Amino acid sequence: MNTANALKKTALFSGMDDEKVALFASKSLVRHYEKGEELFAMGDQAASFFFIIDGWVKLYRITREGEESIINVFAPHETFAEAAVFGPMQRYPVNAQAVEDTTLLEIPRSLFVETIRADSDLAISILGAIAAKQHYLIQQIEQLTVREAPQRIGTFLLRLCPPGATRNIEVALPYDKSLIARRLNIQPETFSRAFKKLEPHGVHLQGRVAVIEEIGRLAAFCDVEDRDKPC
Amino acid sequence: MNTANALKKTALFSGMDDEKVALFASKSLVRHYEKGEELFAMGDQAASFFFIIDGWVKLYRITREGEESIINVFAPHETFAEAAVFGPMQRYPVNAQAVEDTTLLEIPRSLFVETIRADSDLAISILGAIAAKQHYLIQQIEQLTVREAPQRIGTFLLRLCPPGATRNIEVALPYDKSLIARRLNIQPETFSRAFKKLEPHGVHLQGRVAVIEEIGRLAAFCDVEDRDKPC
DNA sequence: ATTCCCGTTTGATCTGAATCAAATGCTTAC
DNA sequence: GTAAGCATTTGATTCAGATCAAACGGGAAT
Repeated sequence: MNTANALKKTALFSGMDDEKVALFASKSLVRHYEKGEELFAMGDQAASFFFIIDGWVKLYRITREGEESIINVFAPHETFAEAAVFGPMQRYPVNAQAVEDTTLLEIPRSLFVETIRADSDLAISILGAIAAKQHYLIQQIEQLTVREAPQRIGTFLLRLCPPGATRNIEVALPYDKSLIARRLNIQPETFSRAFKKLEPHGVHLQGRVAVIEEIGRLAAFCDVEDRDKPC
Repeated sequence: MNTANALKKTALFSGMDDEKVALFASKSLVRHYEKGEELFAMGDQAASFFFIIDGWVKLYRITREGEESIINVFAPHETFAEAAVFGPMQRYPVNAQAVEDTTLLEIPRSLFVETIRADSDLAISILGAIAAKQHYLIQQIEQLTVREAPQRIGTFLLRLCPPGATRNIEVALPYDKSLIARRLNIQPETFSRAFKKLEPHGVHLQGRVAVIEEIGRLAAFCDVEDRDKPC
């Protein structure tokens, strides 16, 4: 099955043999959510974690003033909420909502726990996978604190570029601009204006598609070290 | 041994029986660092993670402009760098420096990996411990993005209060104000001014000691939900 | 005790982004 | 096709925090 192949490419499953991955794929539940549907709420019992077959999912919290704080937005073929499932509370610490029509695999905790019990090497590789995610969170903190708006947007765009591409890249924005804005901790108005400040650096916006003339130029402006440095 | 008792209180070791903990304590290395000494640099091979017996350690990165971005500052009896040790790179993704005179336990990766191999239930509890840390990072993102300076400082102070205390609490600042400032992503000047904005809420600063008249009042201002909510 | 150094405070000014307000454009539903 | 309802853009104003500059203060070394 195709899903199994995709699964195997994630950090979480990469240490597993094909047979086991297939087992996971078959024992997990495929579910479809429409844009705007809630997957789970903060405080819910964390019985499963998720693999996105297709679509985009945001994790967010609601502040006391009723504003959304975006924690992360996950892309197709990413897993999320693993930490909640293994955490001491076994509750989701955030809310999750599909921001586009989304198909995902719901993987029950129990299945995973059993597999780990039987194979402790696997546990170490999972430990590694979760650790890697933590690394990403650290980057996000740096991103949010040090950079300013246009550079944050630039970095976001760079991440959307297919690897290897160098010039005249058309990047379709994966979800609403207003969501991208809040994900980057910017107001929609500021986002709109900040995007224009990227034009001198070879980035043009046509509706929902951004065209990047030259990736190196944008990267230089955004001050991104190598796009994914080993540390 | 005393260190073993302290160790057992950390999330990472809480799932281990006394005998094993004692083994860890004995096989690990106790090291002392003076204020300002570097523990490791970004990119170094991550052969060990750490438990702080006494002192304070900052994790930070250097931006291209040469500025420090503070990722976290760890307190006595906390562990850090577990994720790096189990991550796919096995390299530290940040720099670490003692910000006060510090004594710590250096726990080798190998020791841990072997123990997990032999006891996969332990693996699950470690998974949980790392997951909990991730949760903390998420809070930090929220903290840095949503709140403004005086509230960030207030939240920081609240964390330093001994549990159970309610009024007229004297809190000694654990390290330099300028470091606290950057840790909270505030300039030192702004920190100084923002601190004064807490006076109307019952917080007074006397040198390196803050006096909190009433914890509830400060908590209300900072908009902290219950100080450690289960989710 | 005096000096030096560095962390901290205070003051004045600047600026990026938020906010308030309104116009425009795109989708969706009828 | 048209109207309604959002999302996005544009404009004007405000504000929190950064930056620049200078004074202050306390600890360490002499």
